[in-house]
Amino acid sequence: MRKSMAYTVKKLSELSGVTIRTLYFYEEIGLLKPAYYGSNGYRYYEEKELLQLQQILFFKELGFTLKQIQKVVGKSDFDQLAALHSHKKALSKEWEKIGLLLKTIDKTINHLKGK
Amino acid sequence: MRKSMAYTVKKLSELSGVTIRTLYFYEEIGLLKPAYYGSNGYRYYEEKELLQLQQILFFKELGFTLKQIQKVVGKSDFDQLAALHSHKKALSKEWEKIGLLLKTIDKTINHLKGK
DNA sequence: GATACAATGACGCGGCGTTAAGGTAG
DNA sequence: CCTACCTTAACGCCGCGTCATTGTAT
Repeated sequence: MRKSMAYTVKKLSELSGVTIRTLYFYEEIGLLKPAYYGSNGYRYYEEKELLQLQQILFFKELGFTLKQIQKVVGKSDFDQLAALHSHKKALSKEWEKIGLLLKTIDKTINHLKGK
Repeated sequence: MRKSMAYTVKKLSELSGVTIRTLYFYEEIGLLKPAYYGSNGYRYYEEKELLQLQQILFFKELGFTLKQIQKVVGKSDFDQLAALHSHKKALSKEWEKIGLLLKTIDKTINHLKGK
């Protein structure tokens, strides 16, 4: 028994908005582990884990991969800033690429129309 | 034996720029089949297949998935135009999404810097 | 005894890359 | 005999969704 409130997988999934399967998966890849396991094998999470999960989800919204997230969660502001800058660079490239694709598609459309 | 020049997997991969594995894979999903098989089981492709492969690669450069490509290769200009329009729409959304992400990242960067 | 929750296991998707183990051509 | 080529088979990546089966009740 612990002193503070502990969350089961279902509880944590509801609080965070992710599915239970996602929690299992994050644990599998070592991204988010339960605070402890019950004697029956049940997983229990506490506030700390909830906060960490929210951090994870924030980076995910920014387009980070889980592997990249592994490297930044819980790190210093300095490290996170560096990661943000490099991620921004990659996203910018992707953004420009798609812009070019859109142009090419327009050309193709006009070409086909002209036939 | 056929009368016209036939290409082996290696030849076709060199002419098209894709790997042999890709040719196998495209065949597996029914996207590009050899013109015929030799008695030894070897695959042979002809001009027709080369042209079709080039069509496939063109749509791929535009960001189409292989499943989408299946539905448009060899189809009428009308059908291809429709596909291009819908694909353009999807790409535009993605483009805008990334634009938003970039803005959010900038905000986050400034937030972290201000600490 | 029923209900709602918990666990593990494994296949599936997309588009191939990458060994591996073995036939065939010349 | 050597070498370059051909074949099929199957696992790996990413981020889980989706069963299926079985155990537990903080």
